[in-house]
Amino acid sequence: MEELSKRYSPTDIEDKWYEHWMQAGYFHSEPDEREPFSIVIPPPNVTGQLHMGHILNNTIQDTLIRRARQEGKNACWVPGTDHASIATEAKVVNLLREKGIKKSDLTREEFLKYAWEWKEKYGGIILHQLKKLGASCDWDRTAFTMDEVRSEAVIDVFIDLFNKGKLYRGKRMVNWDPSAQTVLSNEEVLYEEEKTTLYKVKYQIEGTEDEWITIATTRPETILGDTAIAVHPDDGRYKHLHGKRAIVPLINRKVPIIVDAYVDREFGTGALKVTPAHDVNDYEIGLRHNLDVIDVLNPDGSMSPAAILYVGLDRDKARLEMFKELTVAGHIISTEDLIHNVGRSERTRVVVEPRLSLQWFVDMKQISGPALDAVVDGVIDFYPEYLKNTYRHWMENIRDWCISRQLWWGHQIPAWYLVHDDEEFVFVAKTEGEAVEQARKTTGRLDLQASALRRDEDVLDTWFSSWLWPISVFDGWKNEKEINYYYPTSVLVTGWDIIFLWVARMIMAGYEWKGMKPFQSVYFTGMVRDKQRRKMSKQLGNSPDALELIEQFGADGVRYGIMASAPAGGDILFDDKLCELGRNFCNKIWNALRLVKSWDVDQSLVQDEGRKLGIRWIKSRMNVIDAELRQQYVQFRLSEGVTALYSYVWNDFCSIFLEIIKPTYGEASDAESYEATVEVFEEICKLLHPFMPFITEEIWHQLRDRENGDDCIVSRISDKAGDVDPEVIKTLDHILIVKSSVLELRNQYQLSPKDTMILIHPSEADLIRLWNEPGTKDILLKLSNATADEGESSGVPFLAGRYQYHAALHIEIDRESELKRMNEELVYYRGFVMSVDKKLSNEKFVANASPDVVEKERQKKADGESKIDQLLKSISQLN
RNA sequence: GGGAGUAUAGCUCAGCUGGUUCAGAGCAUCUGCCUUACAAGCAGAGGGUCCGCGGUUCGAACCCGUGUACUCCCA
Repeated sequence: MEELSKRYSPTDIEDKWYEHWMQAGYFHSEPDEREPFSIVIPPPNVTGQLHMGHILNNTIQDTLIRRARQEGKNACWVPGTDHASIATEAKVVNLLREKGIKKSDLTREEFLKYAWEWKEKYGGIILHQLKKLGASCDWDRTAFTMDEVRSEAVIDVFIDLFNKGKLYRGKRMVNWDPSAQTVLSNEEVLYEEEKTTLYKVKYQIEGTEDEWITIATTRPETILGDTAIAVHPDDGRYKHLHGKRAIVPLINRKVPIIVDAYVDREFGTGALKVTPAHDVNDYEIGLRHNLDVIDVLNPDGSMSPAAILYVGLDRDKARLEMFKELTVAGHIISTEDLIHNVGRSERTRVVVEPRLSLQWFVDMKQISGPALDAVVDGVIDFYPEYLKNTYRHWMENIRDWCISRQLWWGHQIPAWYLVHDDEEFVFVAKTEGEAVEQARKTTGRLDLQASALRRDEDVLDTWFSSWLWPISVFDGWKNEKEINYYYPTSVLVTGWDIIFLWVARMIMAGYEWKGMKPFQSVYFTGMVRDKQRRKMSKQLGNSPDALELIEQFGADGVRYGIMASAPAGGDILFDDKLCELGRNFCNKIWNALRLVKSWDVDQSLVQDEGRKLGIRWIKSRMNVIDAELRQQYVQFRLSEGVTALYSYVWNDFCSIFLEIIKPTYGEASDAESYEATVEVFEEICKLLHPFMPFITEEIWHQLRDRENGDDCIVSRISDKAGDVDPEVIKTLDHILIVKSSVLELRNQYQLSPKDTMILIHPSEADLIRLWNEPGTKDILLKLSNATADEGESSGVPFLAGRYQYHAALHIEIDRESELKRMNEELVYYRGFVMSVDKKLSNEKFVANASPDVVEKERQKKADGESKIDQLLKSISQLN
């Protein structure tokens, strides 16, 4: 037999088995007659690197997939990445800048060539990292939102929505990211309270010498785009100014003072400067009052020629300049600090600029209905359930989805424009040829050429590809066999932070194109945070390097660490310590293996009763855990599940069972006990495998010589948990209590565990019966390192459960402290019995409570009374 | 402004159907052990106003009301 090292070292083992699984093709799935169990990965960005969030989310998915595989289902976990328009384009632009190339110097085609090169080189990194974690994805199915199949789906879907009138092009206020120079959807804007300055600025009233109106603003630079001042109709302070005009400082533009109920009289001065081009609410006011729209900003956030002043200067600098000049001109009344919500781009973190522009929108109200019902009616299950409310609220107040992005990396919008007879026509088509056809038909100009058409420059929002993911990864518009088999998928595992960005939209897409939910359940994970509850982020540098962690603690250790502390929806306060637990657990299992493997087997030995009983017990306990675990999986309570296994392995199996079964030093094991031990160990491997795949596979093979294909990953879990013998469990429960009491006694008298103790044969009838049950005494004596002796009830009496035992010690006992302890116990149990008595003598309790509850109370009383008797006896013996 | 959630040991959290598997786990702390698989280990111990108040109930950590504190989402 080869020597096993004293410590479990994961590195070689992990690579070896991953390789083995891949070669055996265990991860690959094809439709067949088995029940499918499918998961689509929430596609990480091609720009991504494995972080703690991925580890959490993919460990959960892998656990579910591996479990399903062992249950005999056809498990299929589809991996892939998304193209992440904004993030990737930014990366490529930066890379080019380093090479001295400006994006603006390149054609679209040239730029895309660079982008694809970048994607080929770096885009797969995160998927390789997932392998280190043990992810059993069907890599043959790896998909990408911009590959051929997925791209075609995106374009088809756009055309379909357009033809159904569920998609439109319109001029709207959108969220503009001046850094990425693109539109963002509402969901890509993060609002946070920030400290800014509120400036109070006075505008002179037209035609007066010294009459002014003072407004409050946080953005003085937009004063240059003001086209009105608004006041509340009922605000007495300004009634005399209704209908007059104010003069915009520095540029002397005359703007009307208008009356609008939108104005908040409490905020600032109660007078609002109206800049329709740069604020959503101002824009609405502008529409109501027919105001001019003066856009004073360029797309990059610098001042535009329309601003007249500071043209070309960045908006932040312009603000300071504006303040300076206004001060000099005497227009500043005051400045004060203000905490208010500022929207920033999720990707670039710059302040988002509201901007009026022509964009493509999805008319969400037309497609949200079935998706809302599905979740509200429980057709799709959410874990945790309370997120249903969040979902419902968002869906009921849904707003149209702006899907144009002013970028090149992505799916170019399949729309062509033609100006004909001063009218703009829009043609949505799959190819330029088709667009030309449409144009010819519409205009009647049969000679019309493609060059007359202008294709929309923009690409589609990345989520416009992602929302199709559960359909598109199975080529769901073309490959009926695949989609019919795998769809709807079984479960989606993702963070609650993208419930709107992704989950809700996938559900909508599912109903829109497949008439069916995309998944049965959604398991929302929490966010991984650091010990101080801060979100993990690159900027803070508080995120550990995922690969280093795996290196340090082993993939199984990391998986255990993250899983053991990850209830659905709950945040995880990540700490290396968690992984250390996992690593230690691996080590524990490893050493259990070393112990078992160190035993010689002697066929001639007869199994003793203690071991027989121990085996019956550990198998019953196994079945208890097995049943529990099944329940946990159904409810996605994976952290409870893995914790239960941990406790079973560590306490029941290692601390108790192995101690029972272990041959006396220098002796061999009987064959039956050895076989049973291996069987239980195998069962542990099976149940633990989904959580900790590598070590379980290794042990699986260490336990026996296996035929080809007999691997833990494909071991079958029985359809239901085995039977439990409650009597055996009760017996061992008692033995363990006695054992604990003995050890406590040892501790109290500072006896070394090596010193053998003598337990006096009990004289009480119940106890004698228990002692005479086959095996009981063997186990008790072995676990307590004690021998038994006939004799009087002499020595130190101690209580174990409701029974009194005596131990003979070879040393003087401390009579005083024993008596004190016993008297304390006596007081406690008398109080206990009294309280139970009170309950039992309450007629209403006896009448209303269920019979078994009453019976339990009676039992409690009997136990208590018996303890009191025992204590009294012991006390008198000591006296 | 609208909505959701949380409050249990020093820390992180379980506690599912109201009742002895109800006050629990892990970590941390303290004590004693290099006991022959494991010091990444073993054996013990201490530690609680179950956020406050009120109610329902024979019975409340659990249900209801209310107050407080914190977190998050939406606008």
